[in-house]
Amino acid sequence: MPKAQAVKTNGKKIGEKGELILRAATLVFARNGYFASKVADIAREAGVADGTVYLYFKSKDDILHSIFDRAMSEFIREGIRELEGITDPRSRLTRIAELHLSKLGADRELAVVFQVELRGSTKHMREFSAAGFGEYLEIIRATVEDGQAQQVFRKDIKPIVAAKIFYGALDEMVTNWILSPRSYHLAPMATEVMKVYLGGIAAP
Amino acid sequence: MPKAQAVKTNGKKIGEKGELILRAATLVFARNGYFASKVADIAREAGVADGTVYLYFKSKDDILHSIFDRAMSEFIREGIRELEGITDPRSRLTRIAELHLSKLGADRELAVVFQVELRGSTKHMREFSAAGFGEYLEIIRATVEDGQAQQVFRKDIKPIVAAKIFYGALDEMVTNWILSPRSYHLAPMATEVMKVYLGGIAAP
Amino acid sequence: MPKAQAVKTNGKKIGEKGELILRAATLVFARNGYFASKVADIAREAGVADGTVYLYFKSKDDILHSIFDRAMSEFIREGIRELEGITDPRSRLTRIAELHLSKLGADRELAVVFQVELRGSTKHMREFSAAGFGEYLEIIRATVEDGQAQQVFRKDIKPIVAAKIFYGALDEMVTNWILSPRSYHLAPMATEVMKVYLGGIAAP
Amino acid sequence: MPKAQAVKTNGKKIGEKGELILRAATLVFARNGYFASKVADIAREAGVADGTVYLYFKSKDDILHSIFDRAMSEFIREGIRELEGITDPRSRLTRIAELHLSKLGADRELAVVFQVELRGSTKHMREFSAAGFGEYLEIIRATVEDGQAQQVFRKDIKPIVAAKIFYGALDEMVTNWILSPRSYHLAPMATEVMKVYLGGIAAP
DNA sequence: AATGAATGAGCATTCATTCAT
DNA sequence: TATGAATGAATGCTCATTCAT
Repeated sequence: MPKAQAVKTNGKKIGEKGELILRAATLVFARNGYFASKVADIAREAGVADGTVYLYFKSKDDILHSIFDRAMSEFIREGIRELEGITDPRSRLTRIAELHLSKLGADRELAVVFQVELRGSTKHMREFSAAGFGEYLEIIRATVEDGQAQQVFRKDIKPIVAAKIFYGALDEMVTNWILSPRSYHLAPMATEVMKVYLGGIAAP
Repeated sequence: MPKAQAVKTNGKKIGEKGELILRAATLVFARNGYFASKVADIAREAGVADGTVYLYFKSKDDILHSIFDRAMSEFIREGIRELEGITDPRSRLTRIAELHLSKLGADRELAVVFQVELRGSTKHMREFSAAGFGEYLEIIRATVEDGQAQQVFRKDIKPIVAAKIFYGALDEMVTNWILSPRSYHLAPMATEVMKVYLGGIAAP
Repeated sequence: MPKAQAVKTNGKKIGEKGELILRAATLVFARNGYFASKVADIAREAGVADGTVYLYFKSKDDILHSIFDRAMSEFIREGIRELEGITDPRSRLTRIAELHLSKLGADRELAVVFQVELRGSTKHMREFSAAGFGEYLEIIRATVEDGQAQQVFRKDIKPIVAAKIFYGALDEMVTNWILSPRSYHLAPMATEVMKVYLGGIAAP
Repeated sequence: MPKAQAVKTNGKKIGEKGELILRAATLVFARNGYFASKVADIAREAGVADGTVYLYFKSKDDILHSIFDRAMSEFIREGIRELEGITDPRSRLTRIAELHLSKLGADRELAVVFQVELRGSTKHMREFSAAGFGEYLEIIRATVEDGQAQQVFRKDIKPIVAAKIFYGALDEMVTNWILSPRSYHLAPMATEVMKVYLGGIAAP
């Protein structure tokens, strides 16, 4: 994502420089962690003065929030569009897994912030849950429920639990990818996860 | 875990008061998060003077580490003992899931520290990985591999990936339990996870 | 005093908008105090852009100065005119007291700035003394001296001290009026002050 | 007042080091004004670390308050003791004037803080009024009233107004003394003030 | 071992002022 | 003249850590 990327008035009210700062913050947070990152670091990375940051964001905390909000809402918007034509629950879940992993796999810094900084406090986690994450989990749950109705999925598992297992498996893939010193592609892991999720680990 | 529980020099060198401080720290960290917690808070909670904390731990960071180390090594030690007689890979995984969820389900504060504070920085996460977590994942991986050798598990999935999926599913159960405002038992979720993990979500 | 009051180039070089800003600043300073007032507040109150303030004044400090200078020079000019025909020292002092209290009593915001903000630093106080205040005190002193020469005032008191006592008494009336939660007229207090100042508190 | 003056448990709870800091703050405030003074300046002047200041005072504002509170309560306590045996209202007022001027005349820094910093904001002034100043003015007022009852003072002046005039005259003496580049004794001014206050400026 | 007073480095945020338009 | 976005210096306060007792 180039630094001065033009912004296509996407939803919120942050201008081009706001985007710049957000991108810089993502980088800095990913590098040092939220608490160890200084606002001055973000400003320097963005090439603006310290004070300028506060023309676009209320506080350091607000920056972190904005990163979540933007990425999450974009992800969900895109996801919903991608899933539009897909009716088979198995295909839908597979597509979700692919999107999840390819999206985060394409932006390591964003992934780090999502997997790590976001979890750094129950406060942030709750806010995250309250925000987009709940909606995301609901989409998965509904798909599972739909699959059960269509007799495609077994019915002895509560949809919400199935959704959490699904999300948890994907999430762990991302976390491991981030922490791994080796460099590999995250997106292909979707296939592996789907094998187990749909078919189980047990031999047929 | 009673406050003044006698310690039988188990592994490390922390005395009775060290345990006291560790327990207090777990409580305080769970309550406010690592960064928002002050060493003075921990000292007050433990009923000792601020300076005393530094007779037992090198730094605030060292306290967090010690919490992980002790809990993790105890968990692994206990886990290995529990798994000793179990040879069937399916039963072994099931037992691991049960232990994982019942252990954390029995100590909410510890669970919060594990699920939340531990994730607060890549630094901590890497250290955690390097420490006990890698060993834990390896036990799971070996069990999967063993299952494949015994023809009990399908062979088209890489054991390490299967292990991560397994861990990720359990981990998500714990995280959700922590964040949930509702009060429910965590241990029984092991059954649900195993259903999906062993048999898959697809209808037979 | 209407906001856009036309200015007849009286003495200094501030234009109509300069007056506007000065009036806005008096209001804002009176409301929040000099240090707590932001230049942006003044600009907003005046209905101009932040930068515009600096087209008329060198600095925030200069604004405060200008408020003093204008009010003080106007007060002195007016005072001299009013006193022109009065020769009796007692009448002169009485007239000064009336002017002093009626002038400030008619403009509470200006009074607050004079009584409070002006005193906020020895720096401002010294500048104030050096500026118009010295001249004011001198007028009073000369009147006292004149009264002594005319045998109307006792001679065992140094004129400058008598002048300070006179000013101090009036000043305290203003300060109390400003701080009082009750609403009363300031001007009539001149009579009370003159009673004591001229005749003393002791019973005849 | 020597720096490490022993504290005789006088009223509040500030220890010896608290006194030290308060004295340093008085000096620094007198030198640069409240707003221009940095907490670090106070700490350096007191010979302690920045953080130490906060072991004794809640905030910079609290330091200013404490200076007022201590000085004012000490002054009033001492004043009441001094006035105990004096019944003649004229003598009482004279004694008050002497105490007022000799007290502040003996401690120029404290005087500066009282005359200048205290007036720097309506907020501080109101708090000051609410605190000891109101009590002080009341003592004066009661004395005037008593004098009127004893037929020693004229009755056509409201005691509260007479009290303000009295206080205002003294206050102006102090302010002028502080701002004066010349060095002279403040205490003797009490005589001059009393001449005018008791006998009036008019020739007999 | 235990204490807790003292330390001082560290940082988010504000706001007077500037200047390109 | 007028604008207002951008600047960046400045500072009160916190808190992990030390150490004399």
